[in-house]
Amino acid sequence: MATFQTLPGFRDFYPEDLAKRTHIFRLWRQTAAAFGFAEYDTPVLEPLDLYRAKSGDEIEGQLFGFTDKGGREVALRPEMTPSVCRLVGARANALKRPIKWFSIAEFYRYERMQKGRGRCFYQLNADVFGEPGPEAEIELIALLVQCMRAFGLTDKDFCVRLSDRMLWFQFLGSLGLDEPRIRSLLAAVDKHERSGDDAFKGYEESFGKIDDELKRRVLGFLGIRSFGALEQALGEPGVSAAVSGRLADWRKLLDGLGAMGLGDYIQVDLGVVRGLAYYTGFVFEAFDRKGELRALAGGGRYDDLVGRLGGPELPAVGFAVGDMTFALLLEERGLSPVVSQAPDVYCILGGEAERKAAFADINRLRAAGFRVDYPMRDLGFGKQFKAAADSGAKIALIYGGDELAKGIVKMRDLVDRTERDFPASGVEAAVRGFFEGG
RNA sequence: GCGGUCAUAGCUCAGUUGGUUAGAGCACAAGAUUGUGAAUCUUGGGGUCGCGGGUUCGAGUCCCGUUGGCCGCCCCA
Repeated sequence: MATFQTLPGFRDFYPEDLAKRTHIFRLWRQTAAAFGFAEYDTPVLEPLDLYRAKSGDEIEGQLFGFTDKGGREVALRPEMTPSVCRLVGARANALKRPIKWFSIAEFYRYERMQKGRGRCFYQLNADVFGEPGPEAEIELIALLVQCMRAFGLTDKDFCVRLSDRMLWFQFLGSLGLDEPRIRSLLAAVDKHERSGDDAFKGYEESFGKIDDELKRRVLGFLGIRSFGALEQALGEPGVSAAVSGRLADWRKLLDGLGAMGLGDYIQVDLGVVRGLAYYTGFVFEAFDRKGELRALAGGGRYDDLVGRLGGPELPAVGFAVGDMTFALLLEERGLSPVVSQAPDVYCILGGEAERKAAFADINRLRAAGFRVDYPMRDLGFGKQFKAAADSGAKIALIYGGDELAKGIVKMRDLVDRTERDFPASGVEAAVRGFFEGG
């Protein structure tokens, strides 16, 4: 039996699994649409260079890549951002701005499996192009929060940690550091939550032992957990006035999110910088409040990327939510959907003649949109009633010899177990009446 | 790429110091049941015990290897 298995890290979706996935996607879609985002899609297979251009050569080891029959180096998409940048870049001058787009797609990464991570997974990606101000971040963070609230998750379950790569850059720049040092320190900040002070090893290997005063300033900055503390830190001596100008954007962003009633979901946290070097401004990550799972979602501003991938200069912000960790959180909080695949109507058939009589009704009811099922083989009535009850149908239509002779169909309410007769010609109306009448 | 741990029916698991033909519950199916549902009873299908090799008269059990799952490290777009 188990001769062929799925490849490591890949998943089969049995109907009950797919039902859950579909439910998640449906709510995400509805929510994105409610925010005015338009859905797009792109090829699963892309030129390998698309990812090299964005992420460098090291990325190749993490990709499902191969050479196709035409000698082209290709890869299964590991993320959506480069693809959507291509789409937007190619028509940047024709698209009305702001460009608000989303997709729900499957991605592939050649990585070791872990809790909440496999080699294939789905993501909701949402991006706003063409809006340089924090208004775009407001829109996206609000969408992100709503994509989780739509399932019943609250600010007790998750929060969005908000930080700012631009501010980090300006802050470290004002301390007199050059760009290579800044990038190395940001990598250390990213690691610090997991590794503690070991996070500075990489920096010290490249640039020598870190100055105690610098380390103190960096640790102080990454420990900032509120806007008040941020304002205070930027008021300290040695921080240039230009840096504090950035505070106006912060104020606008936090005020906007507060006005949307989302303040309780937002956690200022300068310890978040995200590993990705291409982020140029605000960055944010969604986490479960208990801190038991890996990140639920991540995003940020990447104003240079469309241009770097060959398009025009175009400011952009985006985020992605993966399905695996999200499904784990829903499961943990008992919010995983129980999706009914039950029919509305189950037909009980006496025999050959009754089956034929029922078929006309069955087909008519199905055409009208009712979910109708019936036994494929002739079974005793006892078995059929059991099957009807097991199916989860609300009503059974009984086509027996007696009914056929009298020109009627019996409708049994499978919940309260009452029965009523209807003329055979009035079945559709009777069923409609049952479901529409409540 | 590295480490820990596990692998017996669709699922959850039992299987004694190595000993005859590998079991149970649930699930599935047939019947008791030719007109009324969650019960009961009977019966059945399902396993190369993850795979390969070794030790042994004999391996689900012991040893080695390998594949895969889970958990963690590196990484995390």
